[in-house]
Amino acid sequence: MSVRQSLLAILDQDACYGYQLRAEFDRRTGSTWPLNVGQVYNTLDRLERDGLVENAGADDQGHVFYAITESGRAEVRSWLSSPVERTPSAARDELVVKLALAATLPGVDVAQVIQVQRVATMAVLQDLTRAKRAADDPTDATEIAGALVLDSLVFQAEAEVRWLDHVEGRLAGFAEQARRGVPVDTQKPKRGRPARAEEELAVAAKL
Amino acid sequence: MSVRQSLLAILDQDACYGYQLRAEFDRRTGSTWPLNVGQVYNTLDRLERDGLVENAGADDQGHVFYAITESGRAEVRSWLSSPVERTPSAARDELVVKLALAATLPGVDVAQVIQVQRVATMAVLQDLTRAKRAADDPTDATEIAGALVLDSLVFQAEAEVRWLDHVEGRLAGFAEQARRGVPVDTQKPKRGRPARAEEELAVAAKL
DNA sequence: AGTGCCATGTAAGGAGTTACATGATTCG
DNA sequence: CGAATCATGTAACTCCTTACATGGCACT
Repeated sequence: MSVRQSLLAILDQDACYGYQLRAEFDRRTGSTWPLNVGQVYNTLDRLERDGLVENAGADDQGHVFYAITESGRAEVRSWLSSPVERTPSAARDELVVKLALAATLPGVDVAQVIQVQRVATMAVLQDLTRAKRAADDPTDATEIAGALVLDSLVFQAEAEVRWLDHVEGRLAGFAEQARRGVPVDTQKPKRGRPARAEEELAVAAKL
Repeated sequence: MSVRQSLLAILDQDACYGYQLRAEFDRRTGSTWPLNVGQVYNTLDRLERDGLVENAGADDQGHVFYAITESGRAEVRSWLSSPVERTPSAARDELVVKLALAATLPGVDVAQVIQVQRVATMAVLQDLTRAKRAADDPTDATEIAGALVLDSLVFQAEAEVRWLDHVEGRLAGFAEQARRGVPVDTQKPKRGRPARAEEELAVAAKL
């Protein structure tokens, strides 16, 4: 959902042709996410279909320009003045789903999953730090955008590592509780699957 | 990409029928992301097509069971033993894209965008804190999963707020630099769009 | 008899990704 | 001349989402 809005926001600035739009998007996002040109044309078609954009003809070099419409401008205003949805239901993060499953499925080594992820994320973090050192002291728009994006990735990666540590601790605490003999609630859903008594213990088993 | 893998991981535990699969997914992820049943059947079709799952016939009540295949098991093992891709190119976060664009497009009030998002995210954070208090002290699998997911959302939201603050500071610093008369590099891409000299200044303008 | 949940699907559509075809221009 | 880049598209595909159709069964 972000490509569509991004292209529209760029067009709000000035009419563009497809290839140019891709370049602008790249430039303004620090070339972090390579955007396939094909998708630009796809998206332009859909935007035109939805009346947010209109074909503004070609210039002398044959470039097919697209111009934003009034509806389009309204859409951009709306996008920029409303927050990005961060409700729980919105973003289904693969890692979170994965860890939730790993923690509740018997026979899965959660600690291992956490460890693998942490190593990977910390490696990413290192790369990011290196990249930041390289692209320091931004002076033009591209570099500013790139720096922002890099920072965001760093913040996200750090939060991820913190979360992984946190989860590890929580699961360890739960395991400890189970070991001490605190009765584990093995309640199953009423009409759920059969034999599941051992499953809840699985959470504690591998830590 | 996570529904597919999740269902497969659940099937790795035991053969299931569609409706049951949805229930298991819900339960094991703390009912955070309501999964439409239709998608389960869709996904099962694709999994079967890809040979990761096979139709295991129906039981006496007419429930159509699906069982994982050897390929399927391998897939699950591979999924669980490899980290979730967190390379820059992978996740294109809408907020990050949006802010990068807002910062580089002239005429956009970046401070406003940041402020709106921060308010929204902090509201989410409050809701999450409340939800965490309510669902405290997890004892069974569902509650553990729910707690993990909630924690993750909290960590992410916190990181987001921190990042927003950070960006605000960075942009303010850049604006200050510009105000002091440090020449701003207005270099444009070679074959880019026309008149853009004012654009780089736009970054500094509204802060 | 009606409401609501269980259960299995189908159909249509949105957004995004990749690969490919096709020319024009530019540069060594 | 040949290779790279510019530029416009098309087609096929994946994953996801939503809405709908259908039928059984249970409970009031």
